[in-house]
Amino acid sequence: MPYYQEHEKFHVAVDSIIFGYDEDGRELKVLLLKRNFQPAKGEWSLMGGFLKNNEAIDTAAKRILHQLTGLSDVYMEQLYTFGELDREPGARILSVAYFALIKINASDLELVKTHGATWVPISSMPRLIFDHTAMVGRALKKLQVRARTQPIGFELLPDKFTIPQLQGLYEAIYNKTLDKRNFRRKLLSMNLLEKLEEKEKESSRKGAWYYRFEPKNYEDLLNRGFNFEL
Amino acid sequence: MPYYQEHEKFHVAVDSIIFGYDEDGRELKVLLLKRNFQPAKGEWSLMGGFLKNNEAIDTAAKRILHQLTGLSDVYMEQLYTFGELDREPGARILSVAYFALIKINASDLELVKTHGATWVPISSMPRLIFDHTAMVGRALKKLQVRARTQPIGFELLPDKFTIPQLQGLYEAIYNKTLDKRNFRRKLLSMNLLEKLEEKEKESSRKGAWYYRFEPKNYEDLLNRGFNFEL
DNA sequence: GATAAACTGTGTATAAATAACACAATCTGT
DNA sequence: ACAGATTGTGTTATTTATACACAGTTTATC
Repeated sequence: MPYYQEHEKFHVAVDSIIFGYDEDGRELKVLLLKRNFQPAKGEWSLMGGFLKNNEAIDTAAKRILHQLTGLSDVYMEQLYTFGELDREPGARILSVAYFALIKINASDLELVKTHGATWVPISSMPRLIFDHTAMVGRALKKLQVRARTQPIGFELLPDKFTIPQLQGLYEAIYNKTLDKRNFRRKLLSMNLLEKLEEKEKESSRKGAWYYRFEPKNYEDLLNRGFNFEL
Repeated sequence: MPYYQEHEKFHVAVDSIIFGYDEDGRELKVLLLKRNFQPAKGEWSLMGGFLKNNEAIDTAAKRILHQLTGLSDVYMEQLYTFGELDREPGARILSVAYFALIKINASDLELVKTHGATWVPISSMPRLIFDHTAMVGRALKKLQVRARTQPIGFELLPDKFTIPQLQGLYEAIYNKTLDKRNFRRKLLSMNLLEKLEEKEKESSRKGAWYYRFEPKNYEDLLNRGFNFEL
């Protein structure tokens, strides 16, 4: 018998904190769903599922996200593994939490609705089951750290976006207002954005220029020792 | 049958990257052990063990650390959960990795030796089994981030230490030399240290004043919105 | 057709943090 | 007494962060 067989085995869930940004409401949102099974049926929870024997944990996280949103190729990062004895009543289940950043409009909104899922502003989250509230709190903190030091904000916006939109996103993530002159200067000084010859005219009379993030520029800069910071 | 019973279960290991600082050699070290069982018998690995049914993951990590070092009340933090399919040959085992910071001299060196464990400088690590090398790499990165923004360096030094010692530690963590005037000024400006009326005379003729970290000061400052940074 | 309203976009001055740098002080072993 | 090794101190220049006010553009409205 192999050396490890004598030890106990565990159910392993994968739960995802799925962040999206609502450009109109300028709000950071989380995708939550109402559980349609016991325990805690009818209560709000994160999207989750169980790890399978033939898949890596990352793979499981992607599978579960795809089930709910129809999306692949999404920014996802492992957050933390929750393993308290009493985290789920009446069962010993470990949960590996991931957080994901998606563009709300790119997701399959019908599919989302089918699962009974809803985009909820983080500022007005309902109570969540088990330790899911703690998971969201931890995810938000990590998102704040990541947003400051890596160009991941773009994952939450459409491919072309305006600088006021990007600033609104950062304000939502940090939950504080930023000076637009300083924000713009610092951002543009990094040479990560390409200005397009097109204006966004929905949200202002004057219109704001569209920009596009250039991953290639970012790679080049990284190789030269550049450190992103916003 | 409960809803989760239909899903597969997994062996869950807990592996720890145990950092220590060698004041004499001014080196950051990791505690490694030679496996005395299959697979990979005789090769170097991290300290690890299996999660038990009746314990939280954090508890398991502490238990395993205690087994090897005799220490409790140690700075430990969950690092990452490794769950690739092929991370361990011929077995599907998840590993929740932790990293720990300990004062080498406070540990039970006999106990460590009994387990066949050795303190190895991170600059000259041997090849480790499985994905343990990747674990150490990730732990080192996290340690560098933590050391910059939280006063955890003190976890690696005796209760009383000199400023040159502390600087040596930071130089070992960041793997670069620091300016002693700037280091000292910034450090002391935080008001986290209490100067003792005693000098360390081993490493210099002149002798260096001992200091002590004051956790209470740190708490107070935190409450006033203070941000540690070194 | 003037103007009010709402948002975009720009420049400058001040304060704070960081980085660079050189020499005197102390002690002990020879 | 002096050589050697390490601790300890101050100033200046550079960079980065913060604070702040007004003009430009368009359209709906009177």
